[in-house]
Amino acid sequence: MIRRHQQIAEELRVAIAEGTYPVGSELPSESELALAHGVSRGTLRQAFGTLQSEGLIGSRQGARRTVLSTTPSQSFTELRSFAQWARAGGRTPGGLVLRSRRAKATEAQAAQLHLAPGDTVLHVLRVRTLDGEPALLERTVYAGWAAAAVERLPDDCESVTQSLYDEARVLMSHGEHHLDAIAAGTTDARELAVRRGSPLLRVRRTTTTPDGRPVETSDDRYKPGSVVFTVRNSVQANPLVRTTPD
Amino acid sequence: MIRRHQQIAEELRVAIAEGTYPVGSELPSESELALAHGVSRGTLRQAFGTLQSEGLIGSRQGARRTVLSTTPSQSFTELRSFAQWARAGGRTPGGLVLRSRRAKATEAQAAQLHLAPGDTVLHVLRVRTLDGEPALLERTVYAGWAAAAVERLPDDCESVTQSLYDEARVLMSHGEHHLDAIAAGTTDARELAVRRGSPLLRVRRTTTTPDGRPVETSDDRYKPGSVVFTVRNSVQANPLVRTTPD
DNA sequence: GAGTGGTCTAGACCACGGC
DNA sequence: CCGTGGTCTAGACCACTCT
Repeated sequence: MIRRHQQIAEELRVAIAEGTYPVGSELPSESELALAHGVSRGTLRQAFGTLQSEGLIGSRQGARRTVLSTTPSQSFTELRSFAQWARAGGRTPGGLVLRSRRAKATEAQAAQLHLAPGDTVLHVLRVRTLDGEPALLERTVYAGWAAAAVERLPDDCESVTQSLYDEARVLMSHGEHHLDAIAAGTTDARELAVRRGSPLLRVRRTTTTPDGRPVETSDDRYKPGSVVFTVRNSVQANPLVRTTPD
Repeated sequence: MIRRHQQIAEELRVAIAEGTYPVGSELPSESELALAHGVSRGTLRQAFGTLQSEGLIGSRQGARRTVLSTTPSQSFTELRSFAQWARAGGRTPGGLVLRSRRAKATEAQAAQLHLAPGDTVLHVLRVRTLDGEPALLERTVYAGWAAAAVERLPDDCESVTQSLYDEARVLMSHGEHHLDAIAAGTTDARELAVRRGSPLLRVRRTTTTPDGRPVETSDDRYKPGSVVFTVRNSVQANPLVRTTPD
């Protein structure tokens, strides 16, 4: 199905990227563009809303919208899995499971995954690579109901998110991420080829299905220089993307 | 002016926080709520859109919306300054300028701030505190046109963002943040009271006015344990908030 | 098949910016 | 003051979920 507002958003995205509307310049008014595209003002506002949430444009009541950034953007609003994100940036994602075992959920884990204490969970230690270089180490805990599907995946599975959807129709659509810095432990140092005690970016995240059921909770440690997290925010909206360093 | 959709969003936020709609439960349909609040479906969808961008609820075509989180949320979509954010969390923000000097912009700085190479910029080294404890060290470069206003601020100015607006009508409304981890240097270690080489969360950011003019670019280094960055994201939208550690 | 959210229309009025 | 974006309405059709 054709979504007019997505189509228009993409056209504007391209125009901004190509320099038709440079940073700081004003965009045509809603009415002008609505007329030009043969749609109602509502549909056009939907397209503008997308670009706004992507941080490409800003708006103030009474004045025309202005261009804030021309970054090519790809698919901003998407929650990208590591593999999807890597490929979008032209890099080759890889992964390898180092350890995988079932255990009983601790009280904290049960609370985070909405399980009963003592329920089964699956611990997975996985290293992720970019173009063959180790980039991050994941310590993931999957809820028991998803464990079987995860265990069926090959050890070098490239995209867990994708595979879990393809194989078991488990869609991970929402996430909460906590970012801070931490010193590399012994395991971190060995698997990421850094010195013990060197700085790592830690992301603790919980991912849920569209109806809010937690699938996994994870402690991911990123090697500096391999990945940079980028956040664009404004008074109106705040998307997050992962990027490679400049 | 009364914004119906904001009012309704707030009512729903409260209902979710109070447990009327627990995590994982379904919300009433758009038509039901529109009727109940005496508004059109469009207005109601606007309210739902706000909650969605706050990560509180999720939606799938064909099924009712579900509650993803009950976190009280405060003002998610706002881009909060350090001081505003700290106060919202019930903590006392502080700040102290350690060094301030004018210089000529390097080529990189000129590009980032949209200045001509050789234009004047203002370098400021500032330590920020939470409840009196050093939490981060800021190395900020202000564009020349904003320098005079910044220099007029007291050394212990609590909120630079607020003061710049009050004093010079400079509104910092958009920002781009790059997050990674870095080892503490000599200055970092001294001012943040950590060991040299210990991990810090680095945020490199550029802030602009609503029309896209860059005001400042900064290298901020956060002491671990003082601040955690939290990102909620979904297929639909991605807000960012800073939080204190759990 | 009934109900739901996603899209779209063609109007209207208001608050704000800038001339 | 006019043009702009922000809000709101009352309809309509479609894609999808669930039973």
